[in-house]
Amino acid sequence: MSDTAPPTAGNQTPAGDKKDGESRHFIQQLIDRHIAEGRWGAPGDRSVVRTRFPPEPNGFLHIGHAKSISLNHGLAVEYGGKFLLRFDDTNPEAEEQVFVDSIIRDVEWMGARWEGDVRFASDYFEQFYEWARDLIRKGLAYVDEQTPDEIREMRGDATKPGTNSPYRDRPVEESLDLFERMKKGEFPNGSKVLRAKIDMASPNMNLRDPVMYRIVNKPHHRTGSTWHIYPMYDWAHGLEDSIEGITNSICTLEFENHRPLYDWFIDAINQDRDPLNVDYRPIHHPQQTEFARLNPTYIITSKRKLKQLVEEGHVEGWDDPRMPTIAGVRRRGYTPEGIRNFCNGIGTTKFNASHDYSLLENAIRDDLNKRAPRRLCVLRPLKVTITNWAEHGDADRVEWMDAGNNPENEAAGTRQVPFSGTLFIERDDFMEDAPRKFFRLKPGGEVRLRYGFWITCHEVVKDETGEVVELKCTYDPQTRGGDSPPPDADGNVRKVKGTIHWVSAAHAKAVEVRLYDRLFTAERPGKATGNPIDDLNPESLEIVGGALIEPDWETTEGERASGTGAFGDGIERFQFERLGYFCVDADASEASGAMVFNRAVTLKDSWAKAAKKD
RNA sequence: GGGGCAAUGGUGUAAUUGGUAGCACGACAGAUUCUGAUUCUGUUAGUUGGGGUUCGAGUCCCUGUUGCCCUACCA
Repeated sequence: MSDTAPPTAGNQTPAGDKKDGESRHFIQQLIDRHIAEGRWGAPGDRSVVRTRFPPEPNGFLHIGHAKSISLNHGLAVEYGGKFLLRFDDTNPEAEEQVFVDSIIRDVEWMGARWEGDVRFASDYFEQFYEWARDLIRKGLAYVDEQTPDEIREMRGDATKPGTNSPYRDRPVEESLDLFERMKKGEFPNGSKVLRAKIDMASPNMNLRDPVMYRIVNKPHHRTGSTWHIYPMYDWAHGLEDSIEGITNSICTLEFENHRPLYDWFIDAINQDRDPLNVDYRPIHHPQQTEFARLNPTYIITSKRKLKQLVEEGHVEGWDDPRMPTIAGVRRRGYTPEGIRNFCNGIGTTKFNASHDYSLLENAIRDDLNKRAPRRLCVLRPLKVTITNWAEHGDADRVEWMDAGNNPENEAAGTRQVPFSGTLFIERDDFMEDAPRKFFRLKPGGEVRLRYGFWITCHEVVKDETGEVVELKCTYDPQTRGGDSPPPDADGNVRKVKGTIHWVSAAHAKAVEVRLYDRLFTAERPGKATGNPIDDLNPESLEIVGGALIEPDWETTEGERASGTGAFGDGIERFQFERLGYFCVDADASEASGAMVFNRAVTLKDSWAKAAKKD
């Protein structure tokens, strides 16, 4: 199985919060019980556990699917069982090969490794068909010739029981014949269906003679035009699970009402079957269990609405870094490990919870803090001239400063960044009329340049519009590397409150930085007006064209060897110090051809928070 | 109106199955810090209402309340 997943998946919580080790969520407890009872094999054999991720290839995977993948895959890993990837491709009207490809890529990226080949429900169509005929012969299914409207009408509603179809008790031979001709394509779409004969008065609407097959005269992306009938979800899903030997068929809460049907179909197939009869043995009966889907704030996961975002141009595509799709968060710079930690952290329950988006951001920060190499990058450059640079050596000299690659990982070592007489600092790090608690650069003030020298601002140069265009500063050669200068004659050590980032003007490279923020400003996009578009964040993307990064920013082999910057998906991610976490985007800047970096998430900023309060 | 499911600090989640309601995130306060980051310490705040059983109830019983799901030839 996977070598990227944690050894024990599931509801991992940081150590120390449990009385006796790890607590187990309700699905783990259920599986534990079944294993003890020997429901799936020899009592105590944990390796019998088999789970699956069963996407329909009709769209892109989103962050909600990550929860399902991580649950199913995690369970298989934990028990030493198997995890399968299977496409539930039973509807040729919605499904396409491109989605198959993108989903495979996304599941792989999430770190889930499946057993054997990718499976397809469509590979089992022949078997489904045989079992359907079996049900007809047992008098448990029939071909109905009512129109869709009539069927709906006859189904009744929650208060009124339905009424039986006039075709319900037609002879078995007649249904068998019609069913075969439906399969061959003799009838138009919608003219006939195969229905299970259950109970038109059931309080559970799913049991009111559910449709098993409908006629769809349309080629399927994998089976071509072999079939003119296609199985419905309820009929197909349990059979897919059964064929694959799935023990735990895990799905979301809205399928709770479908479980009786899931069980009914398998029981119906098994009716009259005998374990001793090699030609007519009962089929495997998996356990369906429902859990609450992931439900983060500030995002939407409705396929229809995501599609609308793309088609109306509110984002640039399915992999726009603001999209909650797996492709989107990948491009945003999120890590599969961070996403997995988030999924495990929120637990597995049947409670319809709401998950703070900031929890996901924290999980990403947490992962990236440990693993991302540090770099210096100035988003909005403000020129700083060191006026006394020539007084302490050659005016054109460059001093190479040691900079730490990752304070969280000593082994990541240091790199050298060039320091010279002309620098750029962040415009936001200078204020002419600074509030008292502003620790950065101000007129007459002194500040530390990270890994560099301490500088003091003596003069503010403005252009004709009054905008600050340059700062004239002096540096203290005794603060090389950022260290405090030696004590003065009275033994007092000079201190500086702030440390800011910078680049050397002659060395820095121009890059484009895309600052992404949440796509929506509302916790529940569309809640107020019904339309999420109304809650779009107008500032979800800010493109910074003239950013400057230190010259040798690429991740080095040395760093990778230490574990810092070693990302399994090959995406280069960094912490731009004091700014946030960024990743390299495949795009190059349209304007300049420069490298593009995407901001995954900012650093926590207690200064911004305090400033907002005032 | 019928059926199914659920409910523990602001949020999410535990509680050895009847025995001290704990953890994480957040918020707040402080310490450390060459990133206003990280790290560390402390504070904060909870069993959906009402009855009952019990020496003892988040847990069992009764009864309300609230939320989600269900009337596609989608999944």
